[in-house]
Order: sequence, then C-alpha cells, then structure tokens
Amino acid sequence: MSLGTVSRVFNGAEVGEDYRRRVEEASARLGYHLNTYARALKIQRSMCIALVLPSLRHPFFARLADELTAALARENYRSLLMITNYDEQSEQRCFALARQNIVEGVFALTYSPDFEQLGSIPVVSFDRQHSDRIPCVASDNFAGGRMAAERLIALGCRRLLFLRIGPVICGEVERRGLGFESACKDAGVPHELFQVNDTETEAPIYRFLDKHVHEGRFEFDGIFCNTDGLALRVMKYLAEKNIRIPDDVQLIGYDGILDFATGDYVCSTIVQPVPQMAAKAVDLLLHIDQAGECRGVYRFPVQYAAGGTTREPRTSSRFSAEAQIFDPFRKLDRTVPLPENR
Amino acid sequence: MSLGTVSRVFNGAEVGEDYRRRVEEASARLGYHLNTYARALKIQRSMCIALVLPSLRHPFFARLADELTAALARENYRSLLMITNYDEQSEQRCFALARQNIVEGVFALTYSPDFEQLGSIPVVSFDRQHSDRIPCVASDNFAGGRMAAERLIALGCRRLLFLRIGPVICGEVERRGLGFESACKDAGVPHELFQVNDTETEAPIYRFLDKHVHEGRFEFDGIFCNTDGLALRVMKYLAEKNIRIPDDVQLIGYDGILDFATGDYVCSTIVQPVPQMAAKAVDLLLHIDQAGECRGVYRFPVQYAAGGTTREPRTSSRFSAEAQIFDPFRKLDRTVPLPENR
DNA sequence: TTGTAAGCGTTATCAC
DNA sequence: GTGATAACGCTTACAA
Repeated sequence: MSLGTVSRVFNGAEVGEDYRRRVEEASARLGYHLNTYARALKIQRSMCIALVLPSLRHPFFARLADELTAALARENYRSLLMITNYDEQSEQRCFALARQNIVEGVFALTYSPDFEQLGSIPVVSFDRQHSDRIPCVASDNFAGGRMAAERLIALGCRRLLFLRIGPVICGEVERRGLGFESACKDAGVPHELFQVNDTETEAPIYRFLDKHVHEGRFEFDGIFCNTDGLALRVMKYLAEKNIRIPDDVQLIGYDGILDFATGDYVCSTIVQPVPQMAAKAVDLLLHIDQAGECRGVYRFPVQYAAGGTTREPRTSSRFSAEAQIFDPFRKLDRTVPLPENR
Repeated sequence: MSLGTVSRVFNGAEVGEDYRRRVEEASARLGYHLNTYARALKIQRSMCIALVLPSLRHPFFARLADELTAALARENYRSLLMITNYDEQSEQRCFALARQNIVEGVFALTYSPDFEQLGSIPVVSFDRQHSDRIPCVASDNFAGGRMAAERLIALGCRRLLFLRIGPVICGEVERRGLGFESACKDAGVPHELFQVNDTETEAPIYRFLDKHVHEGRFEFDGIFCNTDGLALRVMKYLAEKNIRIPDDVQLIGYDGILDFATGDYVCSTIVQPVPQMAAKAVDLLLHIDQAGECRGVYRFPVQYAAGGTTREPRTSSRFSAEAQIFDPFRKLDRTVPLPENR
C-alpha cells in the first residue's frame, strides 16, 4: 500500500473499500494526523487568513474577531490573530508575517498600512477605504448619522450636537457626521458639530462641553457621539455636572456595544450588523474577490436601538431575552450574542 | 550563488558581506518572503500556538487572548485563534485542527476536553486542572475569596452572602467560595453560600434573592459574587427592588473587568493579573514545560479594587489615569490597558 | 565561506 | 483503482 493511497483516503477520493478500512484503522491506531504544512506547501494553499486588528480590549474589535473567526471556520479556514496595538510599525510587521505565513487573505483594521508588503495577497479592510483596489466593509455610516439625528429630533430635541474624536484617516467613519448634518439641515434644526481629529487627548471635548454648560444646564438637548465609548464618557461627564440623561439631554452613540453582563445596549445607539459584515467580508475575501470586480465599499444597513440614554423604552437585544439562559453546552445560534459563562 | 547561501542570509548565519548584500538586494527587488510552511516542514517547528477559547464576547476571554497573543508575539510565535462557543464537540474539533496544524502548543480554556486528541502537543490550561500532566494557570481564587470577605467585613458588613453560578467542572474557580467561607468563619461573621451548578438558567439565583428581600430590605448587607458579570446582574436586580448599592448592600465581584469606555472597574472586584498570567502561561508552554516538572497549578496573587459597589473611594486602574490620552500611534506599555480608539 | 544534495510530508502525474 | 515518483520551498550536513 502506497502513500498515494493513503493520501487519497484522506482526501475522500475513490479508494477500494478494503484499502480505506486499512488506512483508517492504521491511522487511528498510530494517532496519525495529516500535516497541514506539508499539504500547504504542496498545494500552495494554507487555508489560513490573518486578522490584523488594533486590539481585543475594545468590545467592537473583539466581537469582530469573534464573528470573523466563526465565519472563517464555517468555510474551513483558520484565523491567524495579529494585534497591532494601533502601532504603525506593528502593522507593517503583521503584514510581513502574514506574507511569510502564506495566508490566503488578510482582514485589516489598520491605520497607516503599507499594502505593498502583502504582495498579491487579497485584503479586505474594515471602515477605511485605503485604495480602490481593496474592498472595504463598513456599516452605512451616513444613514446611521441621519438616523441618529432624526431620532433625536423625533424625541423632541431642539438643539443638536455631534461629537467626534478619532484619527483623520477614518474614511468611512467620517460619514457619521455628514449624515447627521444632512438630517439636521433637512429638518431645519439648529445643530453644531465638534470634531477632534487625530489628537492625543479628549480634553478639547471636555473644554467644549464646559463652555456650553451654564448654571447646571447644557445648551444642547440632544447629542450624537461617533462611538458608544465617547457617548459613555460624555454621559459620565454630564452626570458629574448634575445634568441628567435622558431627562435633560438625550444621547445616542454608534456601534451597538452590549453590556457583557446584562446583554443590554450600553446606551442608545446605532447598531452595526457585525455578523453580517463579517460574513460578507469572508465571502469577499474567499470567493468574490478572486473572480472579478469587487472594489469599493460595502455598506451595511444599521439599526437604531434605544439603550436608556433617550426618553423611550429600551430596545431589547435578542441577547437580553436570553441573558438568563446559562448552558455552556447548548448548541449556539451564532447570530445571538452569548451570555456570560465563566 | 546557491539556495544554501540565501537560506543562510535569512537565518543570520555567517555569510560573506557581498553575498549578503546581493541576496538582500535581490529579495527586496523581487519581493521575496521566506515560506513559513516549507520551513516548518523542514525543521519541524511551526512557531504557532493554538488559542482555544469559548468566545471573545466576554471581556475576560478577550483580554486573555489579547495578552496571550502579545506575549507570544514577543517570543516570535503566532497565534491560531479557535473559538469553541462553549461547545463540547467544537472543543474536540479545535484540538484536531490544532494537531493538524502542528502547533507547538495549545492554550486551552475548555469545559470537557479530550486531551488525547492532542497527542504529545504541550498544553497549558486556564482555571481548570484537567489532569496532573497539564499545568494550569489561575489566579489565587482562595485568597481572592478571603480577600473579598475580609473586605466586606472591614467595610462593616454583618451578614455575608456568596453567590455563584457556573459549571461544576470549574476546579480552581470553586476555591473562591472556599476562601470566602474560611474568612467568614475566622471572623465569626454569619454568612451563607448559594451556588448554582451547571444549570441552564440563573433563575434560582433570583428566586433566592427574592426570598431574602423583605419590605424593601435585603437580609444580607454584603455580597460576594463569583464573577463581575454576576455582580452586575445582581446589582441590576437589587436596583429594581429599590435596594441601593453600596448604601444598603455592598457588592464585590471577581475578575477585574474594566469598563471599555471609561477604564473604570465595573464594580468592586478581585482583580486577576491577566498580563502576568499570560506571560507565565507562555513561559510554561514554550520553555519550562519542555524541560522538567511543571505540573500542578500556578496561582497568581490577586488584588482588591474598589469600583463603586462598596462604601469607599474607587481604586483608579492605571488605565483610568490615562483614559484621556488618545494617541493611536503612541508606543504602548502592554501592562496598561488601552483606551478606546476607533 | 560557499555549493551540493537529501529530505521534511504531502499531492499529482503518470504508468500499470 | 493503485503504486511509484517527482515536486512544493526550505534547511542542513557534508564536501569543496
């Protein structure tokens, strides 16, 4: 019996029944496992995708990594996890590593990447359109911005504020403010945008807020923040000034971050459909990208969810409904966020 | 000039200066990258470690993955990320995959693993001592339990409660309750333990709480929960009963979860030193395990941090102090949790 | 110091 | 349907 036959058994090719049995029996007995590396070397496919992310400390990135890994696993791909810590050089090193590891593709959520490094390895980026040759997956930031403004207006706000902090590079993410502005203009509602670009500190935000607090009252009655994180910090700040949310000021963030303990949205928010975005990204990287044209941005519809920082009942995330359930071994519907289990 | 020479250049072996230059120049020009797979095949080392975790949705797991990946990267190792979704079969599949990928080691946070699958691949587990042949990294749960009880007592609590939910398997984690009990006994303080094992729902916890609420007062004035997550849910429950925390009841959790937005501890808590634990785990897997005896459990000292659910000023996490700083490209001290940046 | 050649475990292409 | 064999890209004795 030859190696060829063994290989055929493991690859599900046509093999005589007796041969098949003998191979299976022998490999079970010897604890034999196919060697992925030799295989990859031979067929020039690693079945491996690199995830290049800034960090897993932020729930959005962690969620993205979780969903991407799940989607890849469904397609029989492995995830090589690389953390850049928002560091430019680290991004380069990750790309070089990815290349050496002959990954078949890269998911990149990076800030100043040099895609040259990657040679001809396909890339899908999130939230930033780095080049017209690299497809970008994002939520519909413009629609989300509009949605937030419209919601605040519908909830009775008369003077709106948009707050943003982040690096300038964030192509797609910029659109949150544009959408907000456009909806305010359409509705003829007074509004202001305050954006801090690419800076070391959020202090300007707080100085701005300070300037607009007079005798315990805030000049704006509706705020849209470009992330849930910022919304939470603004909320904390206003609380310290004894300004009540949502009674005095209503607040909407962006992302749809869930509280890990309760499964509630941490604030009223524009929810990004992370599972769908991950699935599309995988599809793009594995199937579509190869074939033909797939450049450009894929924008996913967002949803508004009330999370306690607006004057309306909370939207229950599906997770909330299941938060009580606590069975580590229950078969999981991946579309449902997981309850804590430790 | 031969392949051997090229190889030697890339491996930093002694090579004539002119040769080295020529090789470097040519590989830069051609965009050549070493092929990790061929290399791994030849030298029988993949420089790859598998991370088998239940999920990245829980901040503790995400943090662990983040720190492990960072620690591995420092040693020039890659992380293969595998998510089990708390699913038994999935755990098996991950192990089989790990084996095929000839990883040089596995980090396992699993519930009912069959380590046979892994053959002779070294494993380090977290929080559960599965076998005396597999080293286990954990925090000092017993000391943590004691610490929580002692703290509550020092803060004036007269009747203590320990609440726990989780699968029975959690070897090390059980010790939280034991430590709590021992400290209560030492201090002669009345206390009760209520533990829900391996169940589908937290409902018994809430029924227990219900039974002990009388006329808007809770029978216990200090609660230690086996995770921060549970503490937060209990807090929410009590808040709904108009029982105030920390005024009426003081609450301590376990883990040291940080709020992603503000960097504050989400509740008063026993903090696990995740970075140190990750570093040790990597050390164990890569260096020590190979050499000699390393079986048994490695228990890391924990620290108490006040997070607003006890009657005392908050402990500032180092992150809090830096939460205002917002520079994506700043060189990072890995021991400091990261501020949000999106 | 450099070149040569064998071999890592797999798959693919042939003959048989 | 099966067996032999070359080749994938690299490292490493060993020879020069």
